[in-house]
Amino acid sequence: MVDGMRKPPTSFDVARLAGVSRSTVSRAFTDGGKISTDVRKKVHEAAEQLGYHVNYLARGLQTRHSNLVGIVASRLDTPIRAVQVKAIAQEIIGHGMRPMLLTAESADDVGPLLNSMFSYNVAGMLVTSDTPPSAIIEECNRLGVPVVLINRDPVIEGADRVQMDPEEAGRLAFEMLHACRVRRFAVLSPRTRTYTVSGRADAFADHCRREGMPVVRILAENQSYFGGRGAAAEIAATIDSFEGLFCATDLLAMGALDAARLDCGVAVPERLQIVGFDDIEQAGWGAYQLSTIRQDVVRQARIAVELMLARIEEPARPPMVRFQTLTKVFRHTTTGPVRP
Amino acid sequence: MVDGMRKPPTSFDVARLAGVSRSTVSRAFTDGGKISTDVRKKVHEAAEQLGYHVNYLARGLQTRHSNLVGIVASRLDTPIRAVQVKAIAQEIIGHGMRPMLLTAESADDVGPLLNSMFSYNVAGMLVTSDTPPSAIIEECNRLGVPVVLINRDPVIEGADRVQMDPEEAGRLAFEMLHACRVRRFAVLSPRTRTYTVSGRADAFADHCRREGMPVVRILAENQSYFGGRGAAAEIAATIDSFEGLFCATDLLAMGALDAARLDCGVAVPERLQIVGFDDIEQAGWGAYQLSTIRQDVVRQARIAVELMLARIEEPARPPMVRFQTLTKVFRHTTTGPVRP
DNA sequence: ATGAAAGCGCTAACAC
DNA sequence: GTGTTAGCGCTTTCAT
Repeated sequence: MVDGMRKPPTSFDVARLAGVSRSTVSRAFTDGGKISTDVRKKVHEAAEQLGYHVNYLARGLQTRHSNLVGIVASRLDTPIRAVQVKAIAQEIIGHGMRPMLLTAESADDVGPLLNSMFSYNVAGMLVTSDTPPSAIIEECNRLGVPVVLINRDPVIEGADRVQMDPEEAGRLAFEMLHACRVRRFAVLSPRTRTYTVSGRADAFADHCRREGMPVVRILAENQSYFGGRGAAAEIAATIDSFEGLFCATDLLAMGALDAARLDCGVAVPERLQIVGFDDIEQAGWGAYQLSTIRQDVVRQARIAVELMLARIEEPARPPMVRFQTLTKVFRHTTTGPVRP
Repeated sequence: MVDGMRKPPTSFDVARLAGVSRSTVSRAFTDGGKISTDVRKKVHEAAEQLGYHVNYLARGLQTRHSNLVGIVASRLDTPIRAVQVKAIAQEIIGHGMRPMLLTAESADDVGPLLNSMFSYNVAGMLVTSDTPPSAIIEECNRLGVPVVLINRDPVIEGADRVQMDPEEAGRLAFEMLHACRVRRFAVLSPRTRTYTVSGRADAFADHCRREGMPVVRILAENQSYFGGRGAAAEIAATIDSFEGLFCATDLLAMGALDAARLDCGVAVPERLQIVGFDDIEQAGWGAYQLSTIRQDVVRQARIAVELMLARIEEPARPPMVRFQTLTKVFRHTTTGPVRP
């Protein structure tokens, strides 16, 4: 083990072994390279023999871009986000690029993190955490680095976005509960506001009012299971005024469901019907069977990368926003149509 | 928006504006740089004004290493793995490096993926998917690239490893159930074998036999919730011969728990006691309250990065293996000591 | 189709 | 403490 660690071979070494020039080696390792098939083969053999790997740092220095793509994500340990990030990473890898993963838990983190990516000449950035400072977005535009915001506040100009429509989400939730004969509503959302999460809660409440039906708003400490579970007291105190509850995330919904049946002794769905949002895997588990609204995160990932690629092609094109498709999923926390 | 996109400023531009040489600019942006405080400040101001970012590609070309660290992970959409990867990524970022995330779902994926990392001059690789081909490990050693295997088969030589001790895991599971007066055992593990997961199931079974107590082995189709749930028929068929079940993962355990109570009408913990492994967040949810064994993944991540860093310091040092601490967690799927 | 030469932006010796 | 010089390994005109 002490033996090795001689410095890795360069294109020069390969060139010599193959009896060609370094340019030819370079061409042998680039896709559209003008090179005859047998020379390419010979070069590849020499490379194989030497254990040669193209040095992407050097290549990137020349071509002015690495094929690194930054992913900025918060709460990666959350089911929906984990699925999302996995899908995005796979999509990026599928395009021959490599994802650099930045975890940003607070709004303060994301600025410096994004900023540091400039040093890597990233091909693009996909953001699914707090919205980055607009100064950075501007710098991205200046430098020609595409930024795609996933489910982020549209206040920021100049970045492409893929998101669900909070309006539609709120409406779908209302429709699901209303179809199950709910006429008095409640909605549970996290105390600290977030564009998509609070947005659909607001939209839901608006919708109820517009239809002339009462709605009580309950705030959770956070958007986790325990946030929902912690709303038990609030639910107990107000349960007399509603029979249907929309929770802005599945995690919240599952917490609220346990709060209702375990802590408050409220029967679900007989006395209280619940609808969540996201359709995380756990929503389908036997002990929950949560009715919810599905976001197609795989499609979302595909669109995000598509937007990024398109903007690499045409950096000057005006920012786009693409909406995701939302699907109603009826399970056993509502009395409506149920899949077996 | 059509305006910008002039090529980014280089250290040369900063040098000119600050009235210093390019080396001085370089020193101003390196940590141990021999440079006076006010010159450094002046340089930083000039850089700020120009919107300058150090080009890490060029720096890496010179220093012969990017500060990229490859993470190879499978099943990122799984709760335990998501937590793990988040912890690893944060640990890497905390050390000023950047994680490159590679998702490899099959053993065939991991080879090429690892191989491609050589082109990025990664500072190290952390692997928590299928075990990589040993040829690659050798190449890593040759090139001086540290590899840390997390919970992987120890058959591979030449890489550092951090893992739980399957023997200990099996013993702890036995102890937990035995302490709750279980005398006839069963163990559920996935059909396709995996070093740590199958390893602890084997160890558990061995332990039962060594103590002279009967144990039935049940195989699940995979290691997910639905794998456990799908074992309902097997459980129903064999339930007469055991009153305690160890499931090799929490997901499996929660599936088996639902299989028992929902599909087979077996009361837990009265008739059947269950112990899982991992202590994922969901194990603590109200509807499950699963007794389990905790892996400290944050500590695991810290150790993995520590091992990598240590080997960067001293590339020739012999491979190490560090074991994780395991903790018994009693909840409501056992009749033993229970936290409120 | 292939080779020669220039240069990407930076750091590291080496002088001073 | 600062400037000068020489590459790091690659791609890319421009010849041929």
